[in-house]
Amino acid sequence: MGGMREGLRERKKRETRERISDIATGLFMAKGFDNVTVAEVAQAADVSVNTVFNYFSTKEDLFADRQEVAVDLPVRVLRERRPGESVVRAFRRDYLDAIDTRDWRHGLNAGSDVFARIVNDSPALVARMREVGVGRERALARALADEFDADADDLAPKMAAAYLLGTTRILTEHAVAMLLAGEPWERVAPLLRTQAEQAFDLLEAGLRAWGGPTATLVVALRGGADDADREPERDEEEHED
Amino acid sequence: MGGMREGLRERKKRETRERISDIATGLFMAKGFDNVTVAEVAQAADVSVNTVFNYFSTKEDLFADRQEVAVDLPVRVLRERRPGESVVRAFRRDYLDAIDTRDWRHGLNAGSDVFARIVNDSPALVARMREVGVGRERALARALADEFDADADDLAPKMAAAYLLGTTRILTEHAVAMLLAGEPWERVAPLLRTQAEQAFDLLEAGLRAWGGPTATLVVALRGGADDADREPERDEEEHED
DNA sequence: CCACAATTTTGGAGCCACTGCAAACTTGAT
DNA sequence: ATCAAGTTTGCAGTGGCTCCAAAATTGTGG
Repeated sequence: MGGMREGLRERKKRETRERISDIATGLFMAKGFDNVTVAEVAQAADVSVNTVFNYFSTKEDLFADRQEVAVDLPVRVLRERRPGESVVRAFRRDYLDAIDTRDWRHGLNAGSDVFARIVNDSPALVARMREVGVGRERALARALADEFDADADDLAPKMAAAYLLGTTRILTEHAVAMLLAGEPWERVAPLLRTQAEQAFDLLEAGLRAWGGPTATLVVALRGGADDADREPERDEEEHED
Repeated sequence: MGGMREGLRERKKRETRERISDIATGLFMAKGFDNVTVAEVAQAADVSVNTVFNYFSTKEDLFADRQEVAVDLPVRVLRERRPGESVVRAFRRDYLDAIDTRDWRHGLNAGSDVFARIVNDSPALVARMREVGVGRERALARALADEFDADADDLAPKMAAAYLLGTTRILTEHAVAMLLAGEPWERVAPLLRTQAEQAFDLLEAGLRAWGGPTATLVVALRGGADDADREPERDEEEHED
C-alpha cells in the first residue's frame, strides 16, 4: 500500500467520477433535474446505480459538485482585503469587480439563467442552494469572529455576515430575475451596478453611525475615522489554499 | 349537497386530520422525525397510509401544520404598528415583547428546545424551516414594497426585509442555542434582551444615516425627520432609468 | 507468471416517501 | 331503500437510497 504518485487505480476513479458528473449535469440541463433519474445517469455513464452513489452521496451532490467549493468564497474576500481597506469596502469592490468581469462566483455567469431555471424548477435543488448559502454565512461569521476575536455571546459577527451576504444575495437574485425575464446583460449590468453601490452605501453608512460595545469589529467593518491613529488592517499572513 | 353548518362529514374530516397531526407530532417528539415512518403514523392513527397523504401532501407538512400560519407574522407587525411608530421600532417592540411574554411566535416557547432538537436532527425539517423563513422574508418584502409603493427595481424593501428578519433570526438562533446548551431561561432572557436592544439600535442608527433615492421608505423605516441631523458624506447619485 | 490482498464495481433484496387508480365504503338527499 | 357524491382503502408501482455479499479489477511480493 504505497502512497506513490497517482496509480492507475486512482486515475480511473477520478475519471469515472468526472464522467458521471459531466454526463449528469448534461442530462439535467437538457431535461431538468427532476426529470432525470439516477438510473438514467448511471446507464448513460455506463456504470451501475450503486457506483453513482459510491461517488456522490445524494442526487443533489451530482449537480452541485463544482458549486460546492464556493462556500469559503466570502471568507477569502475577507482575508484578502487590501491593507487599510474596510470589510464592507472589500465586499463592495469584490462585487463590483464581479459585475465587470461577469464572474461566476456571484452567479452572474453567462448561462447562469439556464442554471437558475433548472434550479428553480426543482425544490430539492432550491433547498440545496439555500444550504450552500447558509454554509457561506456561517463560515463568514466564524471568520469574522475569529479575526476580531469576539467572544461567543457577541452577535456582531453573525449580524455582519447576514447583512453582507444578504445584500449580495438580493442584488444577485434581482439581476438573475431580470436575465430570466429576457433582459440582455447589457441592460442589466448598469442597473445592477447602481443598485450595488446604493446597497453598499447603506451598509457602510449604517455601520458608521454605530458605536457599540464591539467597536473594534464595527470600525474594521466600516473603515473608521473614529480613532485616526489606529491601524485597522491586521498583519496579513500568507495563507493561500 | 347543501353547504349548511358543519355536517357529519366535515366534522369527521376535521377530526381525522387533527388526530393524525396530533399522533404524528407525538411520535416525532418521542422518537425523532426520521425515526418515524408514515406507515407508523398511519397505523397509530388507525388510518391507511393513503389517508395520511390525503390530508398532508408531505411528511414534513405533518410536522409543520401549526407553524405554517406564522408566515405572515412579520407582515402583521408591519401593518399593526402604532401611529407615528417607525417600522424598525415596531419590530423592536414586538421582539422585546416576545421576550417578556415568552411568546411562541419567535420560537422562544417553553419547550422550544425540544422542538429545536427534533428539527435540527432532521435535514428535511431543517430545510422546511428555512423555507418558512424565506416565505416570511418574501411576504414582508412584498408588504413593504406595497405599503410604500416602491417600483419593481427598488431593492430597498427586500433589503429591509432581509435585515429585519435576519436580525431576529440570529437573535433567536443564539437564544435557542443557549437553551439547548442547558442554560435556564432566567439566564438567557436578560442577555437576549440587551443583545436585541443593541441589534435594533444598529438597525435604527444605520438607516438614520442613509439618504438614498427611496427616502420615503427609509424614513418610514427608521422614523424621524429627514434633514434633521447628519449629512450623508457620500454625495447621492442620480437615479436614472 | 502466480498467488494473494486490497479495492472497486456490481447485482439483488429491501426500506421509505409518494403517486395513480379503481374498488370498497360512508354519508347526504330523495 | 336508493342513488350520487365524497372518503377511505388496497394494490401496484416509481425513485432515491442503503446494506450486503459476490464478482471483477488492480497493486504487491514471491
